[in-house]
Amino acid sequence: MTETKSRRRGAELEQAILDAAWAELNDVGYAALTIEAVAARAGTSKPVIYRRWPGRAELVLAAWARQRPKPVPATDMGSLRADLIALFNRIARRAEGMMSEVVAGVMGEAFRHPEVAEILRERLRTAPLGDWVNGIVERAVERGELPPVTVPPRAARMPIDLIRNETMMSGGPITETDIAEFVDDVYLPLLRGLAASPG
Amino acid sequence: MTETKSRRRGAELEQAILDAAWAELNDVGYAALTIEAVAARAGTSKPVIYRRWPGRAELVLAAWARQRPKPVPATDMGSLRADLIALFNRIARRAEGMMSEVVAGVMGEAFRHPEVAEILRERLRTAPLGDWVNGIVERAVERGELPPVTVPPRAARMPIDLIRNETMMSGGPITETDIAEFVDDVYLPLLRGLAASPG
DNA sequence: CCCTTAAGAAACGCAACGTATCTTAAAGGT
DNA sequence: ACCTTTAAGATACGTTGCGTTTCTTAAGGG
Repeated sequence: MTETKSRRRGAELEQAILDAAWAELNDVGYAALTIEAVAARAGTSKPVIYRRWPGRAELVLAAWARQRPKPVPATDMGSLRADLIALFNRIARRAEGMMSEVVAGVMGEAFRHPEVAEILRERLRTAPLGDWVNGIVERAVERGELPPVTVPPRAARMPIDLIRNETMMSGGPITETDIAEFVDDVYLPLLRGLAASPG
Repeated sequence: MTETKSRRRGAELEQAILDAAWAELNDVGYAALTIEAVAARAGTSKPVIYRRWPGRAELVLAAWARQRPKPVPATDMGSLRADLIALFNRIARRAEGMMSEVVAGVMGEAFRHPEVAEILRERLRTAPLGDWVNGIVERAVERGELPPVTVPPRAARMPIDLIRNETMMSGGPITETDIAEFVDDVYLPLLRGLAASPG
């Protein structure tokens, strides 16, 4: 009971609401999340929330935005293949959990609310996957595993899109086997093909 | 007023309901589709629907399943690149429209109802993209555009997953430019890489 | 022709929506 | 220290759609 019984305002209150929304997301997920429950959890009332966000999607996206993405460290595993597997594994782990349900849920509403779609796209576009892939490829070139090669943005962005798709479609976690298969059957061949035909 | 005023039963009634659900999907989309509206449109009542399907997702999936997918004709455009662009374009056109909203909407519920997720996955897995890609690749090999190559299932499945992802994320239609970029920057390099490293 | 089955109509309680009203606490200026 | 503005919080509202229950009655098979 460290509660100040006093009445919160402005930023302080806003943080409390977003925290409550985040906690609620973790507890019941997006589909079952209600504004009333968030209000109750934050110790406030519905109108206070509706004064700030138009609806559930915007509230959730705001709560999500507050969670700072933990950086994906670029570990040198010694080989191109191992580096790729490690990177995609880290991306997959991050995509699992609640994220995919939130993304799927928000996407369902995004078709009716274009501005929500825009926020969601913005949020998902941030990941600098291109940089990570390029770093790994550069190391591979230095090692002599690969001829010099430039990876087009589309090719760099591809894995994260596929992993997100797979996570949402399968529901369950993506196994290391899946990722190894993807690396061996798709991404390594692609990199070799890019290296062969000069861009 | 061609209405038989009589009381429909069994299969006949079921078809009418599924037709109504499909029409409703086209009119208001998945998010706004209600069982009551479908019942009204079919000229029946809610319990009749609930006796057959547990909820909205199952009803919609059943209605969707009734729409037979028009076959994607394999047109020979004269070159590997043109064949791929044509194929991916046809897939993209098919994925647009209501489909992506339905997929997104159903996916949002799928996390709470694993059996729905399974039906959805089943539905999306049917497309024999692998065959089409292999057909195109074989023609390219015959033309001498490509060394003999076997395309792993994962590599064959990849475009349709990416196109679906892109359709849902962007909301709008996928342009021919997007597809050409994908073919030039990703898929052709991948095929060349697969051809280079024997599987 | 009867008897089983299921369609259809109506109403239910429930949950959450989004809004409106009103009181009262907080913040800030003078 | 007071007074004014702002907004928090409580409460209640009407609405919608849910999924279910009850009951009547039409259809179809034996």
